[in-house]
Amino acid sequence: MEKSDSEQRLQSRSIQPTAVRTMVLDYMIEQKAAVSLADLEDHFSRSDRTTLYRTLKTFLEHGLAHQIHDESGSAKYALCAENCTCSYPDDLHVHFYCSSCQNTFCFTELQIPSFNLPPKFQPDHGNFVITGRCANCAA
Amino acid sequence: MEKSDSEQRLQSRSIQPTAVRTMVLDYMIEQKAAVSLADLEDHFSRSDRTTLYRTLKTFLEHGLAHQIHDESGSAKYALCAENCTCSYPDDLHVHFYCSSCQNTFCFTELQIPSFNLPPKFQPDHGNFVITGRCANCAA
DNA sequence: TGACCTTTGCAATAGTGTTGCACCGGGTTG
DNA sequence: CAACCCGGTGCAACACTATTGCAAAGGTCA
Ligand SMILES: [Mn+2]
Ligand SMILES: [Mn+2]
Ligand SMILES: [Zn+2]
Ligand SMILES: [Zn+2]
Repeated sequence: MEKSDSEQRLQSRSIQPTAVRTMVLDYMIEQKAAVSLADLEDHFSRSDRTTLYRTLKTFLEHGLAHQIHDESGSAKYALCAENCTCSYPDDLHVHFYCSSCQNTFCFTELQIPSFNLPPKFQPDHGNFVITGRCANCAA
Repeated sequence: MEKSDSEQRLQSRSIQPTAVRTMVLDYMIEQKAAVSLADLEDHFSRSDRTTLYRTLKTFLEHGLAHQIHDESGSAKYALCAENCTCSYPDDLHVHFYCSSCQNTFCFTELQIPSFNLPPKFQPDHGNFVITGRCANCAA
């Protein structure tokens, strides 16, 4: 049997491609906006909340996805690019949170610049979110 | 009786200077790091949780403080500059969250640049946090 | 088959954010 | 003065998110 693209993508990050993980990855690939745990709960009602939670955690730990903290109160998750390590200042981009439709988007083209931090501050990664109205919700 | 600096600061933002509000503002002025609601609860144990919550909310609504969403899971609050409106791209700066001591700092000198957003996206404000180790916690 | 490890499901809990309502004190008005 | 109004505060309850412990299920391999 052939391995699906998503199975290979999981294995490339050293994640065992279980049924749940493959389904969640497939789902995230389809989405235009970052997903929340609640989104996964809604969409995979047959799977347990905890399993989905730990699936996302696994994705984070293996660098398959990154976490976004917007104003919605719940963390969002989006897939990383192939060789992404989510480290500052490379591999980090701006996000956009629409306060109207509550969607959060990755603007992967918009790399964040390298800021001139005070001495001795050691950056590791970052979270950059612009809030406003998305193209769909714009008045 | 003379009005204290903090009372004037409250009134300049059209906030009625009550005892709790003045105390909280004084406390925030002293802090080097942004404060959380839990911080206020710890420090003002005689005041009710809800009152402190609503105090912060009032500060936000009147532009006296801004809210920062870092990886700690709880929102942080820091005072705004005199004429700050917290609007993108002006009046927005970078923050630093130390994953070791859990403190979040305002780097008011580090203004964020104006990003070239896709068409029709209407920015309003933003949340910019770099995570790492602060000067105190650096190895 | 049986030991072993990983994944999943279920239950419970912690933590944060939020709201409704009642009370209180100060100021206003009749 | 009394009736009233109103913003601020306290208390309780609740919603939602995040997290953990433990046991059952499933897969791998000697
Ligand atoms: Mn992203
Ligand atoms: Mn700040
Ligand atoms: Zn929108
Ligand atoms: Zn630190």
